[in-house]
Amino acid sequence: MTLSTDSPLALDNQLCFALYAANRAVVARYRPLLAELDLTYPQYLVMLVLWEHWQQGRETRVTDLGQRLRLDSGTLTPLLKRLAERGLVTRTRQAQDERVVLVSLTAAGEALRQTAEAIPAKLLCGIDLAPERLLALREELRAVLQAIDQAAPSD
Amino acid sequence: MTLSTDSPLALDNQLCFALYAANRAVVARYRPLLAELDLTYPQYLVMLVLWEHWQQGRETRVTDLGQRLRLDSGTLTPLLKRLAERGLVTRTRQAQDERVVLVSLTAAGEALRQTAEAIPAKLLCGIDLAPERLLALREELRAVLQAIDQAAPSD
DNA sequence: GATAACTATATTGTGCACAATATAATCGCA
DNA sequence: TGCGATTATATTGTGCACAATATAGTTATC
Repeated sequence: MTLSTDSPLALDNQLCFALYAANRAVVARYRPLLAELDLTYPQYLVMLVLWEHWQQGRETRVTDLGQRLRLDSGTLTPLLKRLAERGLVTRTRQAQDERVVLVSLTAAGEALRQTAEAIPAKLLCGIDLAPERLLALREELRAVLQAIDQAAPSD
Repeated sequence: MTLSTDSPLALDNQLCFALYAANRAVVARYRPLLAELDLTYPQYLVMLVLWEHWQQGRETRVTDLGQRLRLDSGTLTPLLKRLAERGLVTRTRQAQDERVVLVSLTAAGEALRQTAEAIPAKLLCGIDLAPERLLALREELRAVLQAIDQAAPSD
């Protein structure tokens, strides 16, 4: 099996479409699990970062979220507002620098972590694949991401 | 390196977020290339399927597109209407079965294929990674997709 | 201490994804 | 033939992603 088949466009389809399709398939597997928490997948990712920071005793700036998740304010601002409406987070301007918005977990947001703990295991149960394959996939994904970042770090 | 770290949520983050982030990074690499064709990434995927069918001398049903790309009509209908507005495709009801919409390429849509041929090579140029790594990634992605389909074929 | 450059977030608009529902056409079968 | 079930597509509504732009706040330079 080589990288070039009869058509460059057919190849392209297989390689990059595989990434696109696999991502959507995994997100689709998460959906019913996250529905129990009333979270969307991007909201879940944001909560993961917040929980991580929270354990280290600190709130999170919107910029930190953006860098970690590679999302911009156009995505994060409305998402965070929805989380705030639901009472999972609070958004406050930093006193020293009013440009900075600090996102903190409410008690409800912190408590949701306990429920979320069960999700990764449930997800892996639904994917009948050896852990080695999943590790291999993760490593390849990291390599691609790194290669792209090196080619265009400022993207 | 194992699948379980200090926190199940941190693990989860690493594995599935890698898929999410890598996909968006690759799509971002496509964006400037596709901008030259005035296509979005999903539109490009649709065109790939249409070009493939067209070479085999046949038009494409919306259902075929949906099955191949794993997208539903809520995504495809407006996307195809935009492609039709741009004069790249035509949408016609099948005479024998008026429920079916057949998507055909116009001359312009067919001609765009020539320009698109250059894209896969340009994209790989921008990713400094050995072809073996890309092949490995593709295989892992296929394995995951297959594993998910087996667990829930009717998703 | 005015002001130009910069930074952080917000807003607006477009285009996916997808759930839920609607509509219309076709098929199965008594 | 009639009519319930099925199939194919369309519509509506919500929530990302992201480009482009705006705005407010901060820093640097003079």
